[in-house]
Amino acid sequence: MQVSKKINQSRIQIKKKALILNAAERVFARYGFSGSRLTQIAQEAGLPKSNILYYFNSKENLYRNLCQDILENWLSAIGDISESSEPNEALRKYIEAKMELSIQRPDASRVFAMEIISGAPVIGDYLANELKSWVDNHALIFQAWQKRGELAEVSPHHVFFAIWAVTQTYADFETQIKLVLGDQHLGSCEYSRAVKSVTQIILYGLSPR
Amino acid sequence: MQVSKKINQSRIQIKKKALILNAAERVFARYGFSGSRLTQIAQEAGLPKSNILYYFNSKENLYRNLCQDILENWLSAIGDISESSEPNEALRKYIEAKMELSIQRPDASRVFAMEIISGAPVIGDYLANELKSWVDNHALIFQAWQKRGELAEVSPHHVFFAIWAVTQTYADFETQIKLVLGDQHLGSCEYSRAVKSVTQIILYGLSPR
DNA sequence: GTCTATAAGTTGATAGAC
DNA sequence: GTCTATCAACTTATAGAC
Repeated sequence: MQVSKKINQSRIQIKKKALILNAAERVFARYGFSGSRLTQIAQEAGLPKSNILYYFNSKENLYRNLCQDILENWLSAIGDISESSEPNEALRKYIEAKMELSIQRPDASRVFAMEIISGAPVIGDYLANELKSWVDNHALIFQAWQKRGELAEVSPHHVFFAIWAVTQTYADFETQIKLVLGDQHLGSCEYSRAVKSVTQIILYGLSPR
Repeated sequence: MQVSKKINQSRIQIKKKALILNAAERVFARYGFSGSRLTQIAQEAGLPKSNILYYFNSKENLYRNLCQDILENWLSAIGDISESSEPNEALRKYIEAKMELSIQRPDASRVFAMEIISGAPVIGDYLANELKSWVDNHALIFQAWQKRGELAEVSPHHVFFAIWAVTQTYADFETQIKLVLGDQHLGSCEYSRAVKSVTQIILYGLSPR
């Protein structure tokens, strides 16, 4: 997926586009691409349906723009992991950043979850190229840590799958978590307990033995 | 959600229903309830569309039957966890059983993932009652283990959220995992590495310190 | 830029022949 | 029980008035 240059757009265009993208995120997050209806997105945005097609030409184009928007936000929010840093501190920061994203913008996580479950027709290229490279590179860092005895001997790629899973579950499966906990709304208290539990399990699970 | 009694059904009815449910599982797993089309399920089953409506009356009823079918299969496959058993062994068995389900019937896991992301309109009752009770009861077992110093001091409920997340990710996000690993099809070798990594991280993450 | 009207196609569901 | 034909409603998208 390419990063588009947003050229020649007036302030009002950008503002309306953002409004529509925001509504689209809520709807696509719940029903996926083919399950979502433009009518519903229009209602959510408080605009007539044709207005949405005026700004985004087609449902698919709106969806692609949303995926791009989410991706850019994620890439800017997630810091890197460097070999020179201490594994425990680097991983803690990475996990906390991922948890923050899940909690602050859960619908974005859900849009991606739906997209991947549907076979990643739009973000597949990004996963196979940029994300794969990122993980491959960080796997080398993990191996360096492991050689120095600073990290448990676990397959590095699967470490990332585990971290993504436990952090994103608080966004994607929020409904289930709320129902099982019996809470109507996960308060900040429960969220900090979640962050604590996740970092505790993963960091201790990865510490050398 | 109630468990239905399947009474008064001929062998051929049961067989055809199973055929349709099988096709429905593949389609609903990919597109969720509102994103799936009866036409596609019919094609997948190799039957005319009206045949599906003859056996299941409506799209929603077919979906509810599928959810029930999956739930019964899961409940029968997952063994219980007893306080008297050793935590490490009990958790290992539970994790391995969950991984086995993710690997053997990934579409079932995806149907549930989509359902929960969509706000669990059908299985919400089950989550709030049966599943909540199950987790609450097992949280007591965890607390007993923790008092005996056999388990790390982690919030029991969140332990289950973590285990569900890391095991189900191999079904729900299989597309992403394949693309990041660069494998077209996850061989049994990669799967055993996945099982090993998951049990290693979780079990060590939960061992007392 | 915005909105109404409507085209062109697809959807879930039903009626009725066999 | 099975299948074809078809309906009414709904879908995305466009045309054109303002």
